[in-house]
Amino acid sequence: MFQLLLEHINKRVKLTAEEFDTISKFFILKKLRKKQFLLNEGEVCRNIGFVNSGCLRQYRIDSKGSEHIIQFAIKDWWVSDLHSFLSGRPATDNIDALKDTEVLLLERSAREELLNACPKMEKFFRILIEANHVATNQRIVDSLSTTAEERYQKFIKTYPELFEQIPQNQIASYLGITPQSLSRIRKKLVQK
Amino acid sequence: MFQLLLEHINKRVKLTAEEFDTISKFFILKKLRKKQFLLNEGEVCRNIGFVNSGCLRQYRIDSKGSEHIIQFAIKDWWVSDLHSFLSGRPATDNIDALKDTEVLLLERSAREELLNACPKMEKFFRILIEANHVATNQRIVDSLSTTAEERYQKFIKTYPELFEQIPQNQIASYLGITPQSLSRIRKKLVQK
DNA sequence: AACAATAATTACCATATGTTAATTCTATTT
DNA sequence: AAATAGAATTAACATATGGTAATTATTGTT
Repeated sequence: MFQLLLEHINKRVKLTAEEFDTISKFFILKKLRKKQFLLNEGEVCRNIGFVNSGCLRQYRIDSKGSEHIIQFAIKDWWVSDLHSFLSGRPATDNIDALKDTEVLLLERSAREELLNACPKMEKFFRILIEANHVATNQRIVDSLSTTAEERYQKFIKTYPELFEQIPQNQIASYLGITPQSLSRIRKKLVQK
Repeated sequence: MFQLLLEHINKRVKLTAEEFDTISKFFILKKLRKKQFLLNEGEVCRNIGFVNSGCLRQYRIDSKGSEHIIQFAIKDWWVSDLHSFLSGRPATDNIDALKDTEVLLLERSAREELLNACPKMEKFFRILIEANHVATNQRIVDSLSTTAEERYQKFIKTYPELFEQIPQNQIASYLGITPQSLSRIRKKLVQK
């Protein structure tokens, strides 16, 4: 149950046998059915989640009422409204399951304890936030500088596992275009 | 010379008189002429800078060779290729001055020392990175969900001081459109 | 003041994406 | 298996933005 998580961490910061034992104690398994919510906007986000299986999406409703997917999360990824989690302020994002999903949750207080019990994890979380920061900046540049077709192709290349698992209309939302536009783009790509 | 910086920090984490004295010791003043570079892509970014006066821009060259402005920085703002600074990897971004500018630089090692001398600054930097993270996420959603006209109006509203100081073609680059498109948008807005 | 460089504007046409609406395909529930 | 809901596709038209090129305005330099 904790194997994937422990390997995931161990890839980034080398763990001792002891630490392996310790870490898993702080996580709680949660099973979500398809369409079930892990977080609703307005609530405070009380945990960060490591995805064991299934798939989640994190999205935000804009002022015109349409959804925009900030991020997907499948096996071996983390998910959270980081801002809300760190600041304790109400979340701006929603998180729900695109299919039946298992997440390992780390609550705010558990995270504090974990950091005390295993200071190495400080480094791990820094790496995590850093990676997020880099990816986000790149995504801004992409969204400003490339066509939807290019973004789609890059998406497939960068996240082949997501492409396999996620409905096209959700991918369209992530890319910032309508499902119709994406369909048109797909058609064009097949013809090439 | 350090007044703006100290007030800036004090607004976020309350400082003692001692700390006021300590902090400024770790910063180095650098004056930049218009068009001078603070960072070139490929170099490692060795510092983060607090802008005392003037204006900088941080930008990246995409695969087609065109510039995209990631961020502006005027008085009371910070500037750095954070990823490069924290990881020690080569910078992807360039930073140069849009006008004569004064920055207070904090080097990697100086920052470590500062954090030892004044642990409160840990919190300050966390706040800084957090704010950056939130703004970046919002910018993604905006770039995916709004028209250039809306982004322009939001820009003016959110950053009136930037709008005053920065040439339209630079703002266009920040918004992800051509100067011609922005000009068209401006014309339309005047007519309304 | 004259000149050169840079920035802003305008116009024309091409293209990407949105909007609306209908149709087909696929998955889910009963 | 039938019924229903959800997803993907297609088409016709509207609109926003890009590309190219020329013109005017502004700023900086000698």
